[in-house]
Amino acid sequence: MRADAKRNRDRIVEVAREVFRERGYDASLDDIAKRAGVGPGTLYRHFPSRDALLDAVMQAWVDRVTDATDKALVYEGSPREFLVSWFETYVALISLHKGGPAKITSAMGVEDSPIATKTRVLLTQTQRVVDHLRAQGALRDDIDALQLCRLAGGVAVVADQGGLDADATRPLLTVLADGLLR
Amino acid sequence: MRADAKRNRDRIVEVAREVFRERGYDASLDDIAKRAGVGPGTLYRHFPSRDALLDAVMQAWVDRVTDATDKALVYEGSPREFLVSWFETYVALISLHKGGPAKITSAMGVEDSPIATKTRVLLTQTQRVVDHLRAQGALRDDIDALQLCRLAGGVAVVADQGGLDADATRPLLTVLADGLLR
DNA sequence: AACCATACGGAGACTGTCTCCGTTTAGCAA
DNA sequence: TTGCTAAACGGAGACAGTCTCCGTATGGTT
Repeated sequence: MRADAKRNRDRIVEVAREVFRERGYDASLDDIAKRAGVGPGTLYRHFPSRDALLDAVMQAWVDRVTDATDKALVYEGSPREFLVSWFETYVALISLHKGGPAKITSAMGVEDSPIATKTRVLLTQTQRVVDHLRAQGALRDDIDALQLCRLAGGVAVVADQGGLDADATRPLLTVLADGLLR
Repeated sequence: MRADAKRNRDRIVEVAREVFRERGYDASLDDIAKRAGVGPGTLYRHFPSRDALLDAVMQAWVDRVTDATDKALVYEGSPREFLVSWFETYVALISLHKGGPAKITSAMGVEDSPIATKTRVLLTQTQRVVDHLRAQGALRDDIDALQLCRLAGGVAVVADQGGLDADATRPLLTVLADGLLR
């Protein structure tokens, strides 16, 4: 890749991160291009779709997901507390920008999605949580990591779109936890 | 209201119902106007926003919700089976057109929403289900009808956006039911 | 220095939203 | 029936966002 191309690409991602956070996932792409000081053509060449851009923006986010799981797994406490706390982390992670929960959760398990690399990481980390719980025999066995993501994702979507805060979301997550454990 | 106005209004609602079902909630409103044989101005005068039109389209739907609850409440069986079956009904009802679950669930509990009349009916009927379960002492008591709608709505959104069929959705709903009952 | 593959960027086609306003008409009163 | 007017119509067009095409500019190489 030519030096000027890389410079522009990086700058677009940087600006897009800000704008997505400020204005949500619906922000105008031409506007992002303008703010980054490039033409729309340049943006669309680097990122053929909105999702492709989002995928790039989320690159750094992937590391946070893994870190968060590492931290969660050393937690000492009841499976219920562990699971609720991990759900809260999960919801927070996918709610970093408006529209995120819907975007991510509906792409979950869809291999040819433009953000498949990201959902795969999320799924892998959830699998670690599932394994951890199974090792204790605490998790019902008709549920896998994908379904767990969908359940938590569903709550996250509702919280995101309905403007629920953490206190309003927690009881919903405890219901999930209680339904999942045995 | 003048006779021609009523005629046009009815025709727009009728066409919108078809188009929303065919193409989802994002269908072009100008297109609906065209199919209904009226100008866009006429459509926008009758229905200032997409939501206002959706609200009108859903009018008939309200009766189905009440009917469905009536039927569900005479069900004889365990609370678990009852709740799962009612969840399935609930999800089906709000999934009648694409985007419906997200639209309805995020409006749930928001009094000044354009479709507030519809969510209120849904909430009232859910309350009947809650009362029914409470009478049997089967429902945990930190959860109300609104939260129940949000949980089921969350699953419905995921199912809608992720293209899950009834078989893939059922296990998610059983988790909810198990988490809600005691 | 010359070359050219690569990249740029902006004009503009296209689509959807929504408004304004000149035209038409339903319903009523004389 | 006729005439009047408020109500309703509808379409041109302003505006915004998406996305492409293509003439121009330039980084990297020989």
